[in-house]
Amino acid sequence: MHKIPNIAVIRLALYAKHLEMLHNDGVELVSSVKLAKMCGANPAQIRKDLAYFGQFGVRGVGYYVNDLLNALKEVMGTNRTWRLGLFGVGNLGKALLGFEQFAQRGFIFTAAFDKDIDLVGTEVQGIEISQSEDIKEVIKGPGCFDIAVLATGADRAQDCAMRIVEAGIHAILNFTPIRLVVPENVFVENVDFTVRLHALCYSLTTGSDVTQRHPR
Amino acid sequence: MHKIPNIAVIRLALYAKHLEMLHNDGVELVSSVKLAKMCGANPAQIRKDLAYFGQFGVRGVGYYVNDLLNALKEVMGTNRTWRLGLFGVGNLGKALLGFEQFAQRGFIFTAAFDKDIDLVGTEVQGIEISQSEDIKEVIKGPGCFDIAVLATGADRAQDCAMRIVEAGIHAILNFTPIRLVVPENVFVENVDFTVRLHALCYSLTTGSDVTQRHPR
DNA sequence: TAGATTGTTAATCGATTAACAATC
DNA sequence: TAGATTGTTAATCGATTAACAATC
Repeated sequence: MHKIPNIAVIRLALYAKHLEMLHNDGVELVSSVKLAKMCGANPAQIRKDLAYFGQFGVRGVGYYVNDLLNALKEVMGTNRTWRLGLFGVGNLGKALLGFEQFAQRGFIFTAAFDKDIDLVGTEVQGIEISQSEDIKEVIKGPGCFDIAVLATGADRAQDCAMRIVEAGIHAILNFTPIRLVVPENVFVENVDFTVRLHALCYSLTTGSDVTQRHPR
Repeated sequence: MHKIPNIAVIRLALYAKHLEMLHNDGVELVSSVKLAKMCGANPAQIRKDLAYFGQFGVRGVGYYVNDLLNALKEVMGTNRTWRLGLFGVGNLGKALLGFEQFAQRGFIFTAAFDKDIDLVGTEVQGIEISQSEDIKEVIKGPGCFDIAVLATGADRAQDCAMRIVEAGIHAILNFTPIRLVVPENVFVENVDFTVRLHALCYSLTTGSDVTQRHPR
């Protein structure tokens, strides 16, 4: 079997997003051509991407929106709720706790950590704030979570990452500018807004569009 | 001349980031091999990417950190300050206003807009909040800006985008989940945290790493 | 059946990497 | 000069798109 390109997996999430929109609009059937138009993609690419994971369509007919959506969710592992643990309840952290899109798409915060002793014990958005030193205790209870969201200051980032890894968490969404050093079996996604801004700067300066139509 | 791949431009920003770190550490000279190691890239790729824009190194010697950094900044258009205008001063908006990495890398907010009449006229992080209806007035004064940062609710996104475009702004960093419809000559970068989370979900579920080592 | 659309192979395209002459 | 490293070409690799048989 051929290797599945990472980028194809990422596109599945895009397809799922648009299928959800179709589903909400009561559309039951969609062709690769129609879906491609919505996603700004190529119909052949959609069919190819899907083919990596199975056969989800009906020849001569198209794809049943609901069936395909459920199939993709299963493939992506998003046919369940994922629990998030926030590290760093500053401006960005608070914004992330209240970020509606997370809840809408099945991501819920179950724990939050901050270094500030005055914050510890208080609640933000219904989540009690703990010290990151207590992570091992917290994940034994209702504060258990699957994915760490790192929004601390740069100085605390690597430290926190180590505690996260030691506690047995294997996935980190990293909003700090630090390139985290973690074991091989820990997945890290780096989010850097400034890189996106640089793309806009280049585009504005040169007039040549280097933005990406689609988020990654 | 060959077309420059978008991805190469994005990588320049990565190189610049690491060159800045080297510069801060007092390092004066770096080879493509050393820089590649820092960036997690391939030395041949670095040399190739640079070659799209000129010759910045010295054969047998390497690259002078400061010279290359300045050259890259000029190429990227980041050898200047860029002014940002915020739309939507909610949780996320406030977090962005206070986001240190922006200021550090030459991006400063000069204007902020919100629909909430109670907020209008007040100051957040030293920036006076206006109504987005008044954008044309605001950009005539000290609130003038180059790039719009869109952090409104989904329902206001397209509306705001149209006002932004009408006011003559040609670049939007879009934090809303809406796929904005804008004229061809307007650049849009979409930021979608949930896509990143989906990559982590897939990686955790399948054990196959589809995260990207480097932010885009 | 005729029309439509998938699944899949083959062709194209583009990006990455290796190799090496140029040259400090 | 000998060693090192760039700039650039050629080779490789992988991803995208086109084409079409399969089939509803």
